Amino acid sequence: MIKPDKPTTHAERERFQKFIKKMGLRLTRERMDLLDGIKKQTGHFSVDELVQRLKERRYRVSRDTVYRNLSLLMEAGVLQTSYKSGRDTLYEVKSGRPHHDHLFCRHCGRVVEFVDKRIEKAQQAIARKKGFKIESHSHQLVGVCQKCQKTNRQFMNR
Amino acid sequence: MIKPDKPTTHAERERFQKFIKKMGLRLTRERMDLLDGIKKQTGHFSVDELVQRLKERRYRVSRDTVYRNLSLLMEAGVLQTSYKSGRDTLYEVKSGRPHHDHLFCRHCGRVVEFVDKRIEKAQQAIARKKGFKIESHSHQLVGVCQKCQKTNRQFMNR
DNA sequence: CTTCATGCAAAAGATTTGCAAGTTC
DNA sequence: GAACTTGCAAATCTTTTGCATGAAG
Repeated sequence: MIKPDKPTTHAERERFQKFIKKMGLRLTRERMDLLDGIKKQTGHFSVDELVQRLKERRYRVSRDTVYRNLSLLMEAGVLQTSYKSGRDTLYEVKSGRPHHDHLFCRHCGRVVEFVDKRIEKAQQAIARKKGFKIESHSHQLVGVCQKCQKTNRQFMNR
Repeated sequence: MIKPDKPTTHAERERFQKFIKKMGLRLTRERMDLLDGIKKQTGHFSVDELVQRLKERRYRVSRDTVYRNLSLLMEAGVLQTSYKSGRDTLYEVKSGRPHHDHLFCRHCGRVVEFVDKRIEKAQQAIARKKGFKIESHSHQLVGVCQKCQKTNRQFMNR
């Protein structure tokens, strides 16, 4: 289920560097490490998980630097918010693959991805009507999955 | 712009009490105060704001109790998550009024609500297909509003 | 050599938990 | 009376910030 490494291409690097320059920011080893390291990620991850994964792959970037560069990475189109899960926000690599939204089982925590053209289109229409320029979106349906519906459902107050 | 108080009806109280019983939980003054106090709220609010508002209206419920009863209130259909804003989660009274989703300007923080029948329908279809029983959803479009697009847009790293 | 970025440690802010005392059933 | 709730204070966990040092332009 793990996809092979998809290392940063030359073009991607260049685009990121140009973006940094355009923003009047500085080109640092850490920022390039972030780009390279993140590009190799798959699936959803929290900042903490990302730092762990980067550490395993010998990219040396502190958690603080990740936090401080989050919005840069998102503006540059490298990362995007996936969804918010309990305490922390999950991110994912922004790739060419179509947006996917999430069905979340609040019982077992299972996450199912979905894509729906009608929804994507409707979103565009709404943004246009309201004058917004959309940069990202998050769309989650929260409920109970089939398996958990069958299981005896018990309410937990704490 | 402030709507008149919409006090808890007898039927609502009874339904909530039955729900508590069904869950094998206890009927406490605090829980009833929460129901009554929350029913008078309008708009979006964080737990902190809710506690403030309850305090102003002389409902005596501690913040801890609000937190501990959040999921009860949501399962009982009294409250629902509105959207996550920066650090905290915003809630709103679950009423008969149609779901509304949000356009969020990441520049000025402005929130615009929208409702779209096509989206609502598509969601239902997806849930059905995946076997989920949907209890709530959150749908946010993040971008830049018209006003902020005109303003000189500056990227902030910190 | 000036300004920005990093890492560390400490702070901040939201939510959760341990515990003793008070309530509900 | 046993089990559940509450409020308080302390703990947790994520994210942010202050500061001194180091790197980029």
